[in-house]
Amino acid sequence: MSAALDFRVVPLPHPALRPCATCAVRRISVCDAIPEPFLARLGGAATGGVARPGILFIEEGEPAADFLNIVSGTARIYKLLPDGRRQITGFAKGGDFLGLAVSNTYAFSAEAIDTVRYCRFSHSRLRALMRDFPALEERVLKFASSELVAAQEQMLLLGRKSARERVASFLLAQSDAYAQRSPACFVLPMPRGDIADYLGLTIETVVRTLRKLRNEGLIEVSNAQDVVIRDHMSLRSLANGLRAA
Amino acid sequence: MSAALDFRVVPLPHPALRPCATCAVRRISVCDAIPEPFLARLGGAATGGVARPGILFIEEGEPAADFLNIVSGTARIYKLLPDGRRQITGFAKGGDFLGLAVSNTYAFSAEAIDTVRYCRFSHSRLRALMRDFPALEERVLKFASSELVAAQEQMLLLGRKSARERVASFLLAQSDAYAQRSPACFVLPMPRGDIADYLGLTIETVVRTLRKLRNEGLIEVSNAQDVVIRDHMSLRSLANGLRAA
DNA sequence: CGAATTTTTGATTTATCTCAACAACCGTGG
DNA sequence: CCACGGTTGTTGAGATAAATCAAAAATTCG
Repeated sequence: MSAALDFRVVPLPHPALRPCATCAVRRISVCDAIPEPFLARLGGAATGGVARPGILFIEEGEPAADFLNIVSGTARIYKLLPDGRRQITGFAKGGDFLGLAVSNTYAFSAEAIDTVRYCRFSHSRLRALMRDFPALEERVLKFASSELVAAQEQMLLLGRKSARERVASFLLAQSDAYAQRSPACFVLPMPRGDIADYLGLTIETVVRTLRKLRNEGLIEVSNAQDVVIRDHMSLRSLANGLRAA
Repeated sequence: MSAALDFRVVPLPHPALRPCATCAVRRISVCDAIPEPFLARLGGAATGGVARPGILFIEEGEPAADFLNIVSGTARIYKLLPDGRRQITGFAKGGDFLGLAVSNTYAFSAEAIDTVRYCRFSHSRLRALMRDFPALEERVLKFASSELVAAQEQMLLLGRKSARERVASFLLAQSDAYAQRSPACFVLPMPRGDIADYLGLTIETVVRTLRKLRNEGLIEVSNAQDVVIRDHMSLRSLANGLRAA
């Protein structure tokens, strides 16, 4: 259903209105490989887009024509089984690069959780940029490598960790990604169903496990979004499968 | 324990004795990106090695100094939890490329299942080659992308498929990789414990599931290694989670 | 051949799922 | 502002797929 892809996905008027020079995520994204003087060319190769919450902006099985760079917001990256079972393979946020494929169709779907802003590069345009700026290809390879390492870690979690260990691992990863202060306190932008589908659990098990960790004083969860990590040490050893937690 | 790494891993005498020109996996590996006239340079950048069955030749956490290209044999790629739980993230075989890392330590271990022959490239040497032959970097990126797609598929398996669906998926993947004839018949080079740790199951569950598939006439398993797929259709729909199987 | 390992089978337990109900939250419109 | 319907989150009781425990059979290898 390509229709779903386009609905409420508003292309921004003109590249010039989104200058790469002032892009908030340029320095942490693959675009950092393009030297300042060539930013105009980079911007010219991209099309900006916005996906409102809930909107599917990449669909598994569709022709993979573009690479995407997330500018802001958070998206769920997932695969489905025919009967609707869903595995979320990751959450993409500002600075992330999407669309690496082997075949010429996307291997995953991407859906906006909150409002997602992105830049879209056609394969041919990005390939041309990579030819002219080898540092860009190197940067993309670095990104792919880190995704691969993260994927292996997630396979360990899905294949061998208990529900408690999975939730602890997830909270720590979120904390590392978002929390600045100590004690680490942060927001979960995704609903419980997303956490469950990311950790290979059910919603109920995620909720029960969070409650238990709260009762044990390892974390605080006032409302559904806000989390405070109270005992980082214990949570860490739990996440790593050390019994002494 | 670096000692374990070196034990029985015999470096081949001289690069000239392993000419890339006659390498059986050159055309299917990243090395295919290097034009014929430059094969001597490629060979000069590599060190050959052999790992006998059971030998650890990459260890998680050790400094990631080299990339490896598998020439022949099969290796288990895995991660461990402190208490010994193991997740095999993949099986590397001839033509595969190992060692992509973000940090400067390996994120996984690699152990020979049967005798594994490989070529070892230091990071600096391969980086120099990629600089001089952009097609090589492109090839490595392609490989990383396909690994990433495979990893996402495996996350779906580990997070959302039943034991039956996992075993069916595994058999089909093995069949696609090895079997030529129809009805597909092939050999499982790895023991049951490896299959279990790859699929996030126990040995007993793998065995019981194979028996059940055999009793239902979907496959034949005479001894522990040899498998024949009798009903490819049913196995495929089982693997994809379609209830009609 | 005999010890060690791997594979297979059976009996039982358990972590997690399923099902069911209720509570909290959210945006909408009266 | 508040009532409303729909979504998301939480809790409990019971079901179950897969794990664990135990032991026998088959295979490998010195």
